Amino acid sequence: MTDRSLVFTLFNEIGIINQLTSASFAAVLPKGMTIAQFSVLNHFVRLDIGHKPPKDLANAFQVTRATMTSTLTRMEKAGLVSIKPNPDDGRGKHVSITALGRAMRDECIARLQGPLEDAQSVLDKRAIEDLLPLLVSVREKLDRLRD
Amino acid sequence: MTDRSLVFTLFNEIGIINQLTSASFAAVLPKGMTIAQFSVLNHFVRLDIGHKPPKDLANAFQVTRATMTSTLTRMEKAGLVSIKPNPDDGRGKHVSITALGRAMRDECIARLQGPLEDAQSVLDKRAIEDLLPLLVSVREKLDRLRD
DNA sequence: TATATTTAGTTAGACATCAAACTAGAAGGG
DNA sequence: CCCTTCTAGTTTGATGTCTAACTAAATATA
Repeated sequence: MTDRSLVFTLFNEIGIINQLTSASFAAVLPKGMTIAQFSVLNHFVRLDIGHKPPKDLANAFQVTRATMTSTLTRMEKAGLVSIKPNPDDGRGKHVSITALGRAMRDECIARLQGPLEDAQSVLDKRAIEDLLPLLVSVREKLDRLRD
Repeated sequence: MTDRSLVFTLFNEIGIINQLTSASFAAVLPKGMTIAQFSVLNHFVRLDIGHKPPKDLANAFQVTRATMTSTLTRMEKAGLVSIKPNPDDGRGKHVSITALGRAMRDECIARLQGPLEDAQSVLDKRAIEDLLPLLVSVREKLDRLRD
């Protein structure tokens, strides 16, 4: 196998794994919830942030601002986040999580336990520990390549 | 880190890498072409198959039949594949690649060299060779879990 | 054989995603 | 101070993706 098709195969495998896992995670979320929306909620809780501009959220998840606008609009309509103007910058917004958003995040976490346990049961813990640092390194290198 | 958050982190990293690479690959493809469509074309050429039912293509790429219908419809409209009824089964179809589809596949391959070389230049070949078998094993286990 | 179940494919409606074009406000340079 | 450039966010139109409900054909079962 040539080096290039090796790289291609690598990304192909990653794509399929991503598809399999995203699908199985999405399937257990409450009606109307998605991985993208859960990720935003989880971000706010994990980092314990008061508020953040959409731009920073877009950067954090490596999506365009247009994508983040789309997701946040739906989340605001569902009452999961609050979006206010940034008083110090007429162009900017401040996004924050609501109490309903926190509750939804907890509910999602609970429901994700099942698929995570399933994955854990077939994957060897050692294999994961071997894999993770390699993947982190790949991701960091690709990230740097982007700049 | 708990076992479950280890698994979660693993899939998170995979998701981000997938997003970074898909975006950079998609960016160089000819106007109107996508990774999904290229994957179908490449599948036919690599495996040197005459024709295949949509169901098998859906299985090969781990997407639903509905998704494959959507992609194939667009590809047929663009003249990249041909879709005929299966003479032996009134429910089925036969999908095959056209000459235009082959030419498009070659063009895509050529254009993908750049991003692949970039990726290759930052990733160590050894690292990829370590990673690949682990990922293949993970994918196979997740696949079996699905059934 | 007649009915029930399974299978292949489609359609409809939803969400995430992108690129490109746009608006509006901020920052900088003359 | 004005004009240019940059930045934040939105809108539009496209694709890929899913689930759920549907049609039609094949298979299994009673």
